[in-house]
Amino acid sequence: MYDFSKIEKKWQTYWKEHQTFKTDVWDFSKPKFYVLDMFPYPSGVGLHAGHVEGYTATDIVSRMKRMQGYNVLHPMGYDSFGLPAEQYAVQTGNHPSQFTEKNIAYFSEQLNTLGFDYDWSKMVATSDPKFYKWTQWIFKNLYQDGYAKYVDMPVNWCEALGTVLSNDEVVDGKSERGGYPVVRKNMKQLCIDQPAFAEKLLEGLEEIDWPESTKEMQRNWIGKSIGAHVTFKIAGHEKEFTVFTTRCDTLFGATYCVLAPEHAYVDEITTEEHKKEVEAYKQACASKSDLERTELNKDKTGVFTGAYAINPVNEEKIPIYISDYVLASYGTGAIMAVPAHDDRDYEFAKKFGIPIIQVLEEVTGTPHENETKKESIVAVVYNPKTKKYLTINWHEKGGRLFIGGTRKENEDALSCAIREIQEETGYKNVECIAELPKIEHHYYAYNKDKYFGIESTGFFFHLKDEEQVEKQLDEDEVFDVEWVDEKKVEEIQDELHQKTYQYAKNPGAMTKDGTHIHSKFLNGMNKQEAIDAMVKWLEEHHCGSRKVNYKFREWIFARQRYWGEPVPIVHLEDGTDYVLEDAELPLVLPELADYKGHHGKAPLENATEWKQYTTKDGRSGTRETSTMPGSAGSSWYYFRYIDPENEKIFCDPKLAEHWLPVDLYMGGPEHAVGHLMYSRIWNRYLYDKGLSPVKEPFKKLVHQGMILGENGIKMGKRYPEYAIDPKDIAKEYGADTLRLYEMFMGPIEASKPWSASGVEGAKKFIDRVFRFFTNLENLTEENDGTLTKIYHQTVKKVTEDFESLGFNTAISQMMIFVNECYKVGKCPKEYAEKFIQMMSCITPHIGEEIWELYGHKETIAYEPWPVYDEKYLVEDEKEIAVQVNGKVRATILVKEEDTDQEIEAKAMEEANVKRHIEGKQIVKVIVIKGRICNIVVKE
RNA sequence: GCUCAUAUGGCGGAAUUGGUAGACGCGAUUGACUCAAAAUCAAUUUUUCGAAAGAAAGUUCCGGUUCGACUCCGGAUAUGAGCACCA
Repeated sequence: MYDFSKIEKKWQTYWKEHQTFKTDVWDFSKPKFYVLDMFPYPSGVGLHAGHVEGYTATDIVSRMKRMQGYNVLHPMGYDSFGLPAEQYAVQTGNHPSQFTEKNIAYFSEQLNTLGFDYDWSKMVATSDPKFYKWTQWIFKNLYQDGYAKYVDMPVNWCEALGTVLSNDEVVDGKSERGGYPVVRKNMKQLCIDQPAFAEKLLEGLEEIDWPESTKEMQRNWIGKSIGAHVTFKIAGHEKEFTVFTTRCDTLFGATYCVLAPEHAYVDEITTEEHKKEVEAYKQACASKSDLERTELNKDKTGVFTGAYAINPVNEEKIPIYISDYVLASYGTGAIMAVPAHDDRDYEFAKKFGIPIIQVLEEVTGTPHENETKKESIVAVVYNPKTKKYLTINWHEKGGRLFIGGTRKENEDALSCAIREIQEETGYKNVECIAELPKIEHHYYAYNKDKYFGIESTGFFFHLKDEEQVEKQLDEDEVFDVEWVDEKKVEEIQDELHQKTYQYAKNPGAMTKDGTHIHSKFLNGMNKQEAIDAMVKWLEEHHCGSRKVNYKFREWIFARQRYWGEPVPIVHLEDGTDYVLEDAELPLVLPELADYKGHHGKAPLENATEWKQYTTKDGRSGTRETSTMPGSAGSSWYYFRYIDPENEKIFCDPKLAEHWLPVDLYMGGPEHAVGHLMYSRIWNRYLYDKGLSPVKEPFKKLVHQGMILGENGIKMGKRYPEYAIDPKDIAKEYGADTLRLYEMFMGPIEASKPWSASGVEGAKKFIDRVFRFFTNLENLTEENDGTLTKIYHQTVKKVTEDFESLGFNTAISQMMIFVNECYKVGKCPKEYAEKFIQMMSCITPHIGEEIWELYGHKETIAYEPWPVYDEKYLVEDEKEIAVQVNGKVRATILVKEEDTDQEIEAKAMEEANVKRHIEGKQIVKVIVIKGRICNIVVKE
């Protein structure tokens, strides 16, 4: 046992007094390494177990890199704007900075008790005017370059509160607080133009070492889709409207159009007799929250406007509806609907009785050049009473099939199907439930020795009654009529019949690829050919073009809050906007008597004097009273750590050039699209402007997983009784134990449950290390070589695992080394010192303590990192497995220089191997050098 | 619904390019030390059969590729995360 509280305090004081971890950013003589943690919001609760995990991981890497001779920058700071401080201010009337400063001090104190190697001289806090001056400065540039602007956007507007609400502040179309009605309304919002960066952000993802899942999430969020714009004329109107579609190839199947209820043309095109209905529907939609509009999407709603659009490819008049399944905010807020090939349109068309025209049919079988064309049917007949399907069994002559047949001249498909059912099975009373999508089918008929290419129409029938008439069969039609259950139906081999059955079971749109039909110049083409051909046609006829669309929308960049960066914009009386000059920054938050925003208005509206502004040339106006969102400061803070005191620029370009990008960025996966997207946008903007040296700010990103309660349940507000407070653990077991335990729990990215006995185990290991390595009698001056191999293995494994953040396996290797030391009973001092050095990355306090005990006067933090020598790792004799038919039967020792034949011979010697090959024929023997010997035998 | 990730002993988790599944830790069992307990040290610990040698099964389930599959391929199930009428 050792007195961790004394030791830990001692070394924390030492590091502070000696400024051990202060980084000279201007020292370019060594290679740089920039390790960054996502900075925390300084909450009054302090650190949680998840913080400790991420921070320890980066701490270990930064310590190793420092020992490897890098100039390491490992800073820490605070994302200190936020709601708790504001609430405190509202309640107490005190300025939120008091509260914030107190929490920062508390948080920093906690971080220090865990022994992290932060360079506190680089600390930043986003709520510090010295910092937010530059947040405002970058924003100002975004604004002047047109990337930040006021945009008309639909928002949740609450008249009673006089404010805009976010989606989660709206419940059932009413405001969460007060229950006042909320409507969707277009309003001017301060936004950052994210879509302008979409393409660059997508490209940037290719070059960075991030978790694939996070990149994928960002791609989905950006939501690029390649399609086309198609312009429709409106019958009897001058106006045209444009739709966005990814499937312009299906234009011949467009049987109606839909505008979003908020679409600008709705009022204009609605005919007199539909006005009332349309107005009512618009009202209903406006009062629905986004959530309701999407969550209740099972049932499509909408109303007809009375107007018709003209399909440009065939001049057909098709009705224009409005429906909330079309979003005003995506594409053009209008669509062409192709019910045959889109699930949503299909649903809508079914409900409103709109025609469904199939223009693409699935292809089965392989086409042949000399095939005979014909039209045919497949009828799936189901008896709801017995739950069985009607099939005919040709036995060995063709297996089981549904009813099929060829259409006669001038016979429509449905009549043909009914006739065939009667002729082949005798059943005469069937009810057609659905006509199924047509299928193009190619096959070879043995009995006729001919290739056929058919267009088959499927039908789904219910049997009404059992009444039968006499069958009318040709001579060669020899089969049994059988009613079978679902299981037997799935045994049907024929592709056409099986496909038809699938359509019958899952009615809906055909969204797969296929061959175009009923589409004039597209007929016979597949999906991609047809899209290309259609775009060409649209462009030639000036009614459409290729177009890329993004889900990515404007980033609303204003909040009705006090505790955020003031926006450096003034709204002048003449209606124009004025941006503050650089010299006027920072625009500091005024002290207020009352920090509450009344009637939902921004709290800064209370600053009557501060609000007033007069330009040098005497124009007066009022300041923007919204503040920036929380993610503003965090979008660029990693620049400021490099050069935190600079008063001329946000970061000296020479320093940025040297230190960026961040080499390792660690933080929770919850920021996968928020913060990590915003930071990339701001950096990309700065890069394009020549103010950032890199296209992407974070070269390598790792997410630490969540630490769950002992029962595997998420810690937090819902189950506070399971929460683990790192403070308590550090107090009871010491910071070194806490750090070691969290690193040993499992892979850093995985979510893993806390285990109290696991902490005990970590403590036990530290005690074991301490006991052995502080007993100087265990250390020998000379090295007899017993531990040489295991030592070099350990150095290799630990170095590689630290590099790849595999801390659990690195620790496991260190445990193996210590176990070995105990077994041997002594350890050469040179190995002991290097081992302690590796340990010191994880457990820095006992690392320094033992280092000092060994007679060193300086910190261990800058000692050169141990190196391993491959020559001690190669084994002259190695145990490999001998398998017989893939099952291990023995192990043998082989030498490096043994030939395959020698190994094989040695393997055959083994008694257990002999037993298993006895009396059997050896087919072959596989020898893989240094790995395995497999003998394949057969009876 | 869509996208992504994950699935290995009683538990947390190991396992290069496919090559002895279960490293390391926890827990459990046994032994040593002790008057005793704790701590410590040593040993055993995937399951089943067996005194042992050994055998059989085994990485969520089903199927495939291979001399050989936790690893690769196809399909299913479960859990977690994100998105959610994106035309």
